[in-house]
Amino acid sequence: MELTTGKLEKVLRDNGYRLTDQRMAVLRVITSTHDHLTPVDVHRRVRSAYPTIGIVTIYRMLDVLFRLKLICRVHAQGECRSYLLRRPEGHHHHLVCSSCGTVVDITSCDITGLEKKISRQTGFQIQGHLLEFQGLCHNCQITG
Amino acid sequence: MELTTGKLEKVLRDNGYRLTDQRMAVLRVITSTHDHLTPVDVHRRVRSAYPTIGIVTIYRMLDVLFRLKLICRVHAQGECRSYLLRRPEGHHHHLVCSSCGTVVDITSCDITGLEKKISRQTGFQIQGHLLEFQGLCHNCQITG
DNA sequence: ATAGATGCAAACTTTTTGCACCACA
DNA sequence: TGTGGTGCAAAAAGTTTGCATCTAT
Repeated sequence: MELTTGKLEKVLRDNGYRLTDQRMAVLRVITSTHDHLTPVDVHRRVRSAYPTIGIVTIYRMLDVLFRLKLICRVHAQGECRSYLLRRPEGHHHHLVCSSCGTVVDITSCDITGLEKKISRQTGFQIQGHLLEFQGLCHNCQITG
Repeated sequence: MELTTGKLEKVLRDNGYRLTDQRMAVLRVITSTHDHLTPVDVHRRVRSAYPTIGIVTIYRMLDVLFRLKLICRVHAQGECRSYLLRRPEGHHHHLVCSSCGTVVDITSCDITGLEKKISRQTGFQIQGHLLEFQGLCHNCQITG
C-alpha cells in the first residue's frame, strides 16, 4: 500500500500538526520520487513550487516526518542523512542502486533466526537492526 | 586474529604511506579501544599523547585507514561517521550496545541466501550490504 | 484568539582545501 | 634531497537556535 499525500496529511493532522502550504509542498516532493533525498535535495525541489521556503523549514519538517516514521533514513553511498518515503507498512529494508540511486523496498527480509542466534552467542538483548543492500539495478546494468 | 599496531604499520608502509609520529599515535588510539569513535573523539584522545596534532590530520588519517579497509564505519545511534578498528579478517558486522556504545563483531552472518533471493526478485546485481544490530549488552541489561 | 509554524539571521559543528613548512624514506 | 605529511587558517557545507511575524485551527 502506497502512502499518498492525503494519507500523510491525515497522519500529520491526527498528531496535532498543522497543514501549511509549505508542508504540503514538502509532502508532494517526498511522495513523488523513489529516490532518497538529502535535506538540501528536498529544499531544492520544494523551492521550485514554493520559492520562498527556507531550508530550516525543510529540516523541521523532515524531523517531524521521521519521528512519525513516515520517512526513513538511507545510509548508502556515504550519504547518511538522506530520506525516503516509508512505503510499505511495517518492517522493511532498502536496496539501493549505486549508480542511479533508485531505492527498492525489501519486505521479505527475515533475519529473526539470525537475531536469536546472535542474542544467544553474545548475551545482547537485541532491539533492532539496520540492513541495507547496495547493487546495480537492472537498468544500470544494461546502460553500463 | 587481532590487528595490532605493528600489523597496521606494515600495511601502511606496504602501501607507500609514511609512518609519522602522528600516525602512530592515531593507530595506538584506534587499536586500544573496542568503541567506535568519531573524528572528534579520536582527536581528543590522540591529543593527550600528541598535544599539537590538528584535527585535519585525524580526518586525513581516518580517510587513509578507511580506504585501506583497516577501519570501518558504524552507523548506530544517529552517529554516521564513527570509526572502529576492523578486527576479524573478512566479512563481518557489528552489534552495538545502545547504552554504553560497546561494539561486538558478528562473524557468523550468512545472508547470501537472502541476497540471492533478492537478486532474483528485483533484478539487481547485488554488490554489498550494510548490516548492523542495536541492542543492550549483558552488562547494561543488569546495571539498568 | 492563540498556539504552532515560518523565515531570517546568526551561531555552531563538521568537513574540506590552499599553502608554507617540516620530516620520513 | 625530494615527496609526501602536517598544521594553520580560511572556506565551505551542514545543522541548530532565537526571535519577530504570520497563520491554520
